[in-house]
Amino acid sequence: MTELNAESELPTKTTNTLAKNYDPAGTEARWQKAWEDTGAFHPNPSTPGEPFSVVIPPPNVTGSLHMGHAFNTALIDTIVRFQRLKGKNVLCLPGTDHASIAVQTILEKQLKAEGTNRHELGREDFLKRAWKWKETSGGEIVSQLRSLGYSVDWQRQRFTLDEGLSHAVREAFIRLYNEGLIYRGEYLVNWCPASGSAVSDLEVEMKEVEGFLWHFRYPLKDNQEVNGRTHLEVATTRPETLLGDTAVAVNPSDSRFKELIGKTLIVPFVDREIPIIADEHVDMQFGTGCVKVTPAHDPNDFSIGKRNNLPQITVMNKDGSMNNLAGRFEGLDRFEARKAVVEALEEEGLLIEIKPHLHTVPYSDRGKVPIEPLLSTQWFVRMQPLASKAKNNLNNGKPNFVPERWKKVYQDWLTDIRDWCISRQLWWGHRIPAWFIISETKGLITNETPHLVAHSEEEALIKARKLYGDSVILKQDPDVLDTWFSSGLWPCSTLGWPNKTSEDLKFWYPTSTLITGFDIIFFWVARMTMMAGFFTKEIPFNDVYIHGLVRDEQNKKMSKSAGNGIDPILLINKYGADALRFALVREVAGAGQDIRLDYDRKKDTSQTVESARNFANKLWNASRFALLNLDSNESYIDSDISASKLELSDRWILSRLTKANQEASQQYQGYNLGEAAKGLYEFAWNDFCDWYLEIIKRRLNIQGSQDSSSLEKKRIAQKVLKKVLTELLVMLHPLMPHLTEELWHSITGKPEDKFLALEPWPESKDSLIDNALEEAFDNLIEAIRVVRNLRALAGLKPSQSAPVIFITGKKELKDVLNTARDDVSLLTRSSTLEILDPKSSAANSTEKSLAGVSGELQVLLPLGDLIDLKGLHIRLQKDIAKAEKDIANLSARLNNPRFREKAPDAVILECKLKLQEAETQVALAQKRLSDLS
RNA sequence: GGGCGAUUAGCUCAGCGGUAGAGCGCCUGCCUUACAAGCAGGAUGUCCCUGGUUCGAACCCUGGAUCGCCCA
Repeated sequence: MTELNAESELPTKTTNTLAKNYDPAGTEARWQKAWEDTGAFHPNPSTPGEPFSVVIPPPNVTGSLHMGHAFNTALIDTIVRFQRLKGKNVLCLPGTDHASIAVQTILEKQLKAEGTNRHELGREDFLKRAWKWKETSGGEIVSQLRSLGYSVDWQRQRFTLDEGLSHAVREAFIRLYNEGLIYRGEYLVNWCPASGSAVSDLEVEMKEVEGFLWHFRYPLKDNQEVNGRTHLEVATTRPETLLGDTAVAVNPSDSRFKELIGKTLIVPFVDREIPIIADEHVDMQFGTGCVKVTPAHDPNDFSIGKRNNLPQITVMNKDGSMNNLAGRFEGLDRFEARKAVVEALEEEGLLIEIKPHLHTVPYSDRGKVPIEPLLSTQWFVRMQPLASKAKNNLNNGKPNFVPERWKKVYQDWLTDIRDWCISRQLWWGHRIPAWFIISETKGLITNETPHLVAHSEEEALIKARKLYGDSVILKQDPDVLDTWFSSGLWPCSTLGWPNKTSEDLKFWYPTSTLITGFDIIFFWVARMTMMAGFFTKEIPFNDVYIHGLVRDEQNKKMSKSAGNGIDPILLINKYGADALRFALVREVAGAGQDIRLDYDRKKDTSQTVESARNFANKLWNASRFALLNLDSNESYIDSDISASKLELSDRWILSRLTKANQEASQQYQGYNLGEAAKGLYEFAWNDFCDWYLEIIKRRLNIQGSQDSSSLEKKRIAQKVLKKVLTELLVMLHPLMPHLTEELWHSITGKPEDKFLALEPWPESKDSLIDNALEEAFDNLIEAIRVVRNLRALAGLKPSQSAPVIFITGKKELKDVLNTARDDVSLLTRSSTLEILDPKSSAANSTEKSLAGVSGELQVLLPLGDLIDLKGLHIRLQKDIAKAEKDIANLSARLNNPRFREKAPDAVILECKLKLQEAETQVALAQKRLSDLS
């Protein structure tokens, strides 16, 4: 078969027609697969381009996609795709974290349902089961992320418990330990009775609750009486803790109690003798001025205890029940014990009163139960030295916060930093690489048992034998590390650290930017800068782009527990991933703000997303229009576009396109993603579709006799059309990747294995910008609007044509109307179109006309008897009223001598011009009115 | 107690010294051969209050109100 035959089989117009409406489902899945199958986003350090890298904040492996992820993903992917178009060698690295507590909670629930528990199962089998769970049910979120069109490198996907990352965690622990930055000690920690583990300060949420303040008596020993007192009155919100009290404190300068300091009180029920002590920190105004001190169960009391050498008596077990030191309350849950203690106090006549009391109670973030401060031995990271390094870097602008105000939040937290409790009494996670030499303490792990750290049991054994002899018996610490400990290493561990020869690490570290919500500044941003920063001596990212949270209609943060989440998958199925992405990004114009997504929970619809879907469809149809009007066997190379042959509208759209390009580029670059989206939306819909496409229809729709001049004009329009549309698709690609990829292939006819995603960003030539021309074009648009407005006023049907007369003395206006005469004629549906000078006799005819005025342009529709005189009167009077209001305003300003004296010349000149225009307008309109009567 | 943010059209939000904007919604007319998920036209505001700075304030500064968040 010859080439000629092959060609002759092609239809003359195009082979590539599009459906009437865009259907995202098939399109999106197809490109996601194509991108992934061809490794389009699997970069190589040795390929050209400056490095640009982002590690995604690892979502929790137990999670499913919620709107927060969708939002974060939309922002990250927009940035990353933009940088790729700009020619950077981009790595975007995905992964998940292992979420110790969350996973363990899920599994323990399962075990409970089966009538067993993890201790019966044993550590090894429990972990086997956990891994199995992870392989089958975990990571659902990862596949959901794909449905957003995330341009990450799936081949480099990481999990915090992977061998490589686990090695990094051990290495980090050992180094910090050896530098004296990790220590083990007995302190008061935040104990979560629900998960049976210590948690860090950050995992505690303070909640304001309606509680009570119980007032009761502490009798003096031996029924003593001092200054007429036989007892002290104390107030507490947690009566059950009195069983662990080891003192009552008063302020040393409180005259009420001076004489009592040093005397002895009896703790009811347990009959313990405790002293009355003086401590500066007691607030004389609060409660009774006497404070019961429970060093083992309250952080403030803990410090009072330390200052005054008080014993620490723990009266609770780790499950929140009372222990054997609680006397007759032993075995009761802490809240049952509270009731019982109050009842007992009452029985003994010690209870004085109960007052309702609003106070804050610490809750466990994960466990959703009140935290119990508990004395226990844990591992801690000494944060001060790490934080001060991070602060020094911050002074050198590292990292750079966007928006800048978050810098202070970060800085303040580093300043007030406290040591970080990193051990968790859990099994799922990185086991602490420390071994106890239990042979030194009779086979038990106590606070006195010596320990050492190592990468493995073998290594530990070798070390231990050297120190304690060959008969040592070791036992590894049973606890695991806080999940966030591994997250702190994420930016470097995922790239290969501690292997310093890793090509990825060398090329892409430090990463370019971290994109995350403000709720995670301390968890990730700070811990990453401190930890990754400590080990690599470099702050792990140049920029930190902090975004807001997605809120519901009630302005509440969306969360699973609040039950107010919106499932992004539902919205994707309904409107498409591109629509959801575009909606989310467009809403974030003011960077760092929360976004509120409207949502109809009954119908699962969102107007915001729907309007983004409509935009997608608009682009689809603009492309459909282009395909119907481009010959498929023409390439329309834009270098063929000869400037001299461009029409006014061509030069206008090219000027607008160039500006849209430059603005979008700048906005994307500066993290003003919402602005980029809005700007492109406006350009695409208003400039390109509403005006340019309408205008070129005249040139494209030539039929019948096709002389060479009209064919030439058509070709020019086709070339410009193709250029503008193609470049628009590239610029919108970061926001709507699937749709643009699809349309780009249709328009350019590029093979399936070429991707828009990997194209270069369109070049912009300043020479194409023509401000004077844009202004002239605006006047044209305004003139057309006035005509349309008058036609609507006259009640003319869109299909009905009517004569139009423009009258103006302004030369530029006359010129542009003449130049674009054919276009104006078409867009105003005029049967005849005249452009007259105000002095001409035709312009002063008194024929009944509809008249409108805009600036120095007068528009007449000589419709004779068709005219609705009343409507015309109203219209003209409205014009006059508006212009007169302007005149009043403007002349007031101009008549103010101080204004003329101080305002810049340009402003004054503008005022004068506007005044002149408004006066002309009033004169013209009044003349029309008098003509009518 | 300390700090941050918000308050502009019915709703969601831009604008941050030169006469108030967008999208959605609303009203009127149109199935005009790309698009009714569309086209054309239209209406809509004490820019939270209060002083002050300025020729000029939605925008800058005082003080206050309301809502939301963070840290103690």
